[in-house]
Amino acid sequence: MAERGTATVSSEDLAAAAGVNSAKLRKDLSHLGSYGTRGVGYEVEYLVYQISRELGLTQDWAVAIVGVGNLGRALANYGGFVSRGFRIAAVFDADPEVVGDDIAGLNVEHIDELEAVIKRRGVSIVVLATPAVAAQEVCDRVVSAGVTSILNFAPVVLTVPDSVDVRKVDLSIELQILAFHEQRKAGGPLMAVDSQ
Amino acid sequence: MAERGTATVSSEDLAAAAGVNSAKLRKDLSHLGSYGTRGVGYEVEYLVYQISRELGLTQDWAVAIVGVGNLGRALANYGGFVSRGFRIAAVFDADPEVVGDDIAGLNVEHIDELEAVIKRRGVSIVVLATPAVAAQEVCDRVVSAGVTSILNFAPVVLTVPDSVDVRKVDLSIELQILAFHEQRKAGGPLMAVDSQ
DNA sequence: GTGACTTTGTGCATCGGTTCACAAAAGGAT
DNA sequence: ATCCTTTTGTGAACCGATGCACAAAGTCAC
Repeated sequence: MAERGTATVSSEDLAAAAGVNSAKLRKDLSHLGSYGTRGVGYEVEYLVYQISRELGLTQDWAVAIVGVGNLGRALANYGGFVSRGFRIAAVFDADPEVVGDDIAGLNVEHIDELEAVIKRRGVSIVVLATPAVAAQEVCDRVVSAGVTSILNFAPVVLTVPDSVDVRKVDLSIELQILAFHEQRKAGGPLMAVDSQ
Repeated sequence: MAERGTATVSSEDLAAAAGVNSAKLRKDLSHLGSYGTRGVGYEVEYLVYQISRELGLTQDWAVAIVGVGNLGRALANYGGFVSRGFRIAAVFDADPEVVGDDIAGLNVEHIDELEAVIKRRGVSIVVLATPAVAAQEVCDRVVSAGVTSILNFAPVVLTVPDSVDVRKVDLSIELQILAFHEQRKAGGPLMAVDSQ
């Protein structure tokens, strides 16, 4: 709506667009403060700013990517990060063959530099796109370098101290969810949850 | 646990491992049937099979990937799909430069073949890894070819008939969630939700 | 300025999911 | 065979989130 230049929007319209109840939407927004005008609605620009601020998107975050396989390259080139305040500050790999390569305008650095570069550039979030076997070791190292937020694409469950946040992205889970619904469609209503 | 050869497990242990309440875990499992033995617990192998079956993971799903950029390549090479019963049946791209290339043992086919190949190979799930501008058009075409489950990695909201399931994966959302918590950590307890 | 209209913000009822707590069931010991 | 221990499966209480409904607050037309 902001892109289309809409000036104001009612909770009713916003809720319809989001597929939720308008009362819930108003109550949720009210937690951020009273940014609406009765009789008018919410000013789109202002609301976008307030939500962005609350979500921490107005800050600039230095992110490092470890692992320059296809996924690492895809992430480094993904425009969505930059537009949301994430700055790729470093890219690492263990393979001497790719160290020194240029990925999305960044020089791939050797994993040996991990701790030093993280500290020097103030990296606060690390994205793990390494093979599964390397993930835990890299994880331990970034944690000891002081990083407390990790986004893990490797198919392993990482062990970290309680103070560290790990989010695991499993690309196959979404497929599994689709397959589950697909199975239901095909099976029809007889294939119920409690069927044997 | 199955990999470690554990024979049986109690709801208490499973719940602890999953980080949920044991009563909830038992109630959830009870929806699948009564697969536990009182005084003993659940047989790990059998439980894994029953859950897999219920989730549709025992079936073989033919998946097509459209868009052979870095992300498409990463997905095509991702081992997690195959191990969960997903078979990459086709890979498409619009660029004549990459058509004919070999990706994960598959020949990249031209997008013109989309409908024919989908029907011929019984593809039931399509993964969109195209640029944003191409996504809706490709989406329309796979829908008209009869596909009703789409996994969308392109940063656009797709418009589809109600009968079609679309799941959108936004790689930056997970980063945003981490950044949100990171912001909270840094700000300390004074930076509460209702602060100005 | 007044009145009609629109839309927010929120008290209150409702509802669904979570947890407690315990009877029922299974296994092992004597 | 009986008792004791363990653990499931589930009725019932509980609790937080959702939705309803309306007073309060603002806009707009005249």
